Amino acid sequence: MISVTLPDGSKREYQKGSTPMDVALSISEGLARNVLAAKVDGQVVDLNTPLEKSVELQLLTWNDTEGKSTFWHSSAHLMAEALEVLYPGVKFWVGPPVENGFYYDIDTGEKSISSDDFKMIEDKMLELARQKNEFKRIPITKADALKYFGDKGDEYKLDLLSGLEDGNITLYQQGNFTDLCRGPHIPNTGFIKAAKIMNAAAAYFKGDQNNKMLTRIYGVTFPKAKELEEYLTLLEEAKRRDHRKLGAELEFFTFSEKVGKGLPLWLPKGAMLRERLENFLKKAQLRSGYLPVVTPHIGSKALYVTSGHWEKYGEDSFQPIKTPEEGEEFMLKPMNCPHHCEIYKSKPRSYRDLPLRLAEFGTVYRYEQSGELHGLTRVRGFTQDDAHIFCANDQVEAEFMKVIDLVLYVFKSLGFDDYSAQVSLRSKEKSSKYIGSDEDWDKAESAIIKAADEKGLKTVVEYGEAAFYGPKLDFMVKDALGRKWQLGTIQVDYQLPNRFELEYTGADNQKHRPVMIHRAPFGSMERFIAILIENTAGNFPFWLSPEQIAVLPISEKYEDYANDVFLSLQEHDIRGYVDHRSEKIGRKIRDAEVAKVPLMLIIGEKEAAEGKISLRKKGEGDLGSFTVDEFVAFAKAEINKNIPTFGKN
RNA sequence: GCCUCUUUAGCUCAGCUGGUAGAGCAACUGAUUUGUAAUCAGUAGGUCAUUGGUUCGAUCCCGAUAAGAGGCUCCA
Repeated sequence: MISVTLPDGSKREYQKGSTPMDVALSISEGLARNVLAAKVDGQVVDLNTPLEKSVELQLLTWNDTEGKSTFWHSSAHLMAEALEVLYPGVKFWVGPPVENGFYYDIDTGEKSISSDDFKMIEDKMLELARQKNEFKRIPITKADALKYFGDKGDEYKLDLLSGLEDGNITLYQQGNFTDLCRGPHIPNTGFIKAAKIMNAAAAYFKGDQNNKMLTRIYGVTFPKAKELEEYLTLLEEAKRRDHRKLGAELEFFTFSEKVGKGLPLWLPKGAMLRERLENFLKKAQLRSGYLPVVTPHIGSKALYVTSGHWEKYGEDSFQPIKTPEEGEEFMLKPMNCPHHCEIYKSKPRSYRDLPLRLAEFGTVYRYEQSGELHGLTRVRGFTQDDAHIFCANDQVEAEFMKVIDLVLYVFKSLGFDDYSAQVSLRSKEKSSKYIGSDEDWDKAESAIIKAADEKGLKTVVEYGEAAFYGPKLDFMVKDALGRKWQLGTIQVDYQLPNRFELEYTGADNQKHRPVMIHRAPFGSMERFIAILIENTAGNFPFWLSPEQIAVLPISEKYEDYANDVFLSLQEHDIRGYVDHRSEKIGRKIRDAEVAKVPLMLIIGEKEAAEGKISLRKKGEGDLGSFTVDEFVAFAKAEINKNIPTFGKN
């Protein structure tokens, strides 16, 4: 007998060689019907894996992340089976589960798969699913596996096999499809009740752009048809929040082919929102000892040769512009740091000046590959809420922690609670990507890890995500469609101070080299606002709304009073507009609601006579009548509701 | 940059195996003076993204270019 410990701590006894499915059956028939895979001592396995010793066991269902990914992994095999039937001769690379479904990379030869074919693939998948074919695990020797896929002509599988160790190789077979796979899988295809092919895109073989392109087919499946419906509805809703759509509807920004792709044009309402955000951060930065600076949009090429940016990105930048007479070369600035280094050098610095925190909303221009451009999240001209902190070695951690506080304050104030803090380090292999000594890198990396740790941040470590001059702490968020973007970033840099030969005189009267911390809590105004639009679906907090109020006179007779009210509100820095059109009040309200104006002030005969206004809140309706003073108090409370003051709890 | 796809009025979309285009909303004009999510009528607006080709004839078929979409690669 062996003992099986379940997640709730309870222990049960079973015959040696019993399987997780036996355990499920012994608990309840319902569980046995829904269980997809099992986690045995931390490892996910097939349900028919015999248990040879006492173990800790968790039965995985659709409600477990690992259950879901096993389900989707099996679904990838099912899709492959369908593809092999529909497109004889198709060759397979890999087909893993992903966050929202799965994909399979395939080579269809001359044929291409378009969205017209999706229905056919879905139908075939469901037809095969109904056969309830068992996923059979088949251990195989490397030689036999090589023969099998060699005979089949599946060159990609042979490539995959070449990296595998003999003795650990398994195939999985369901129906007429056999795949090289380590598993685990769900018991049979019958669990898959709904299937949707999401899109067919291209992907480089092994992710290397020098390689051939394969077709990547994304799909998603569910154990219930209803869940697919719900998922598709959710996706539709997400699309409606897309900042590219909402931003255009709300008249925040636009693009012009004539100005150039990736170069956003900010419209009045978008510019207003952006200005609010800038003022908000400037205020917090002032309290944190930052000093504003302003630098030009171009800099001499020599500046970037010194910084190392020329060597690293020169070819992938907008090319230098030349002066007509002398032929001097200037670059559009891709970063603000070199300029800030020169500000540091503008006079001799003492240890008493440190930390020196130079801040600038600096607009930078980067040549991004045309295929990378994406709404406001990836553009060729954008404004960083940049600052560089020049400090002594022993100040790095304290300064770094202060910046973490500032970033978290910004995120909290704007309701960004769904972010992940990512420690971006060097890749373990390709070291030629980076400049500087290992010693400096080690120092910088451990400073970041330590500071994040002391702040109690939950972090994920990503190798290969560092900047070329130093490691970063990046704050990542997802957009409406689940794509990950970097917003806030904090970086420790020992390299630029070296390259620019920055120094300060210490208390010991000796020259020392400062350390630089690069940081941007928003990251870029463009990307931050894009995510803010998607997070709020355009329903901004009162203090940020480009138009806070709409004054809506019921007829022209009350225009004068409406104008008076509006003027006195403007004196309290409340912004908005008076709707002068000769429309009915219902229409004016509707238009204000659609434009997502948070508060509407309705003014008619009664209000004009009493010296009051009728207040209506977007999405909620009538709030009753207020005097102008009462309303001002109400509005001020609304403004203060959402922003904590930096430095106070 | 690479692969696939898309592009008809300011916006959302119609347009039957090729015979030079329509609707709703928005805009403009007029009437209306309105009480909590769309007043009525009229007017104007398009070399069907651009550009080559096939054809008696192209919004429609083919090619190129541009912009956009979804991925991949890249992201100081």
